[in-house]
Amino acid sequence: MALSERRARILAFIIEDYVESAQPIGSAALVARHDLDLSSATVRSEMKALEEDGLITHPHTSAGRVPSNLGYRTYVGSLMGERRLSSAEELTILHQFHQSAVNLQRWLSLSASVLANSLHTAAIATPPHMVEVRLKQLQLVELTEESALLVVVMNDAAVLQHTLQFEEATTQDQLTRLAGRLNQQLEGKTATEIEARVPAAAVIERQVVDQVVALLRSEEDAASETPVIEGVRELLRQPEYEGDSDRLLDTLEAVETSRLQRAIPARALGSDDVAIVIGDENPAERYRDMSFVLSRYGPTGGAGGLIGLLGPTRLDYPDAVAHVRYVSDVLTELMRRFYGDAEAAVTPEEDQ
Amino acid sequence: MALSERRARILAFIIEDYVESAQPIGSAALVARHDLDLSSATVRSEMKALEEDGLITHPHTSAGRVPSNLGYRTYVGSLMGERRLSSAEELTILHQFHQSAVNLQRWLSLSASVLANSLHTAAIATPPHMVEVRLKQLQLVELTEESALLVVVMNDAAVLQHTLQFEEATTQDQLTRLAGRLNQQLEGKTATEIEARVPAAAVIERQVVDQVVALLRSEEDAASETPVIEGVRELLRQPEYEGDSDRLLDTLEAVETSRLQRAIPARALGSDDVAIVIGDENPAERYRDMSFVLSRYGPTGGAGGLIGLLGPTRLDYPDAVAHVRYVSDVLTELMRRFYGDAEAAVTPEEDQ
DNA sequence: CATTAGCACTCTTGCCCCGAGAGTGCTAAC
DNA sequence: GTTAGCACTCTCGGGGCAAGAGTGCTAATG
Repeated sequence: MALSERRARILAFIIEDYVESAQPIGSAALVARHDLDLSSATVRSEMKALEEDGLITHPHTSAGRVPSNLGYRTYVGSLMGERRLSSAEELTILHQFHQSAVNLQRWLSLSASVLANSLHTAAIATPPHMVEVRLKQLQLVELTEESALLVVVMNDAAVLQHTLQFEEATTQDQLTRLAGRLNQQLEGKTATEIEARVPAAAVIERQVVDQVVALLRSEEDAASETPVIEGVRELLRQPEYEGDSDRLLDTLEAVETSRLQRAIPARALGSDDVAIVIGDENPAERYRDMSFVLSRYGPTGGAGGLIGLLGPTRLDYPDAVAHVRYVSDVLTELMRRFYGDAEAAVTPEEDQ
Repeated sequence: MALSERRARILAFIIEDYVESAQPIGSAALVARHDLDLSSATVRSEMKALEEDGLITHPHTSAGRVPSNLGYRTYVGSLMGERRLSSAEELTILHQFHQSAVNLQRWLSLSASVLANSLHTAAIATPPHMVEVRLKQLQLVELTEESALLVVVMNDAAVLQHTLQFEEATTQDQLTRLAGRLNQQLEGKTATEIEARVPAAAVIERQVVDQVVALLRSEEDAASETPVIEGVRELLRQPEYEGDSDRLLDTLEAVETSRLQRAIPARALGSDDVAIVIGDENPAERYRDMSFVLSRYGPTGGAGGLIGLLGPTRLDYPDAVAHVRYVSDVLTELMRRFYGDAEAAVTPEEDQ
């Protein structure tokens, strides 16, 4: 059931008008708005055909047409034009990054903010996550006589901390020496490699090592990472939520409290291009009436995360894709420049 | 205009019923609900007097009475009974803390969650903040040849990190030696004290020291600390926001995006007891229709922060105060136990 | 034979109106 | 001072109604 060229054009018009107005599109309005060389009656019969193909629907008999999920999918898959950001747009975005501090967390929220503001919907960025997380360095700082703060730096530049309670009293001096020794032994190792070692005799050392392993593991577990989310308010101000407080609050909850990563179908990110998940294509039910436009960022083979938009299905997909792609590229470039190629960082002898 | 005992009782009943039902309270309903030995007519005339005193109002002629801000203030100031948590309630709360990891951040969100769930409204906790922030230890980790991660641990157990770009190439070895030297020189010093030193000759050292100062400063600036907020959804499900999406979103914005600390009148926290800010007592206009119930936590003279509730003015104040007080005490005790007395931590020779 | 004008039909939306219900405020009696 | 009684006011929900928007069918047209 390949669409005739005319029918496809009409579908695209319906989608584009609907994205803009959030109102069902009638045949007469469509003809007027696009100066079509057709009468509204003709458009009506085309619409009817589109409806039979399941690409658009009717809220009720006397309303205009609204795209269905399948309609959006068709549009995204073959109908929509490739949009590129203008250099002015690109500069505006770049400018914001150049003004920001050199700090990964800052970049992530900035990326999400940029996307959220451009598309007037929510945006998400998950912290970079490596396939293999390795210890870079650890540090022990005395807090009280019998407790210390363990700070662990990993090869993806993440820093985790944990407070340790000891049975016996220690001094900062002892702790510093222990940290120095462990750094020599454990640097560059993964959680699994560390666990394979012969357990230490000293209680304190064992405590520290166990905790280091636990921290590496928690970093490995992507699900434990809390993503940055921006623009929730923009999303909730969209007309789809107007006057429907319940739906609004449900969406708020879905966006804020749940593990978004779970909701993102892994296959959608197979390619290194922008992935689009429309409505019920999402495996998680709670996102059935939302769309995601996502991209992986980060150097190939190195630490990377997810960045993208999270909006109503009525989304300006060409614009969304263009923005997500660009911001993702900027982020990748920044990471490459300031954190170096991840592979190189893990095994510096390889290519330096 | 001291209230007669009977009038005060009626005011308390109105407030308590209204807090529970969120509906204006009529004279007949009040009599029935509390088995008063009065007729509704008498109650009506008392209500009229209360209204003239500005303690209650009318949404419209034929509706029951609703407490005014002044009414709540009077109730909170002298009418409400002291509520204490039952031991069962206390145990339930304690239990949750005992199950949690030993981690300040975790405790803060747990505290906020406990409060939010108990009162069905939002709760906030700001990270502990010392009057004097001192450097405890710093660490430098090589990222690329010309960049490094600076990790700074402070005496309030906060850990901040920052990426540094160097002009010249360095090795991890050089960085470790530099860090060791700086630790000896700068440990226990405040930002101001560090700045008073003779500037270092080496460019890299100067860069590191400047950044350490900047990080200490940013930790000093309480306003820069992002509080933990929980239960926003509970708050927004309150009947005051039902069907009013605009107000709901405005509140969401107010709660999430603004610096709550600014909105908290400092004087309200003068005493070390629980402070209550009702409606327009709040200096910030955007919180005019909300109430705050706040307490300082943390050992006296040591690192401390703010914890409390953030709800509609129609709040169960006795319950709120009891919960905030208890959770604040628990938090203080935990900090004392696991992080030690702050003074002691800063100058260990004093009392150890 | 695709296209179009015309028209009946359907459904939503906003509006007005009305009656039920809730609660007050006053007055006169106790 | 308290209370019963009652008129009055205001909200709230539902029914009815007209306007408007849009469809879908049919018959005419190039």
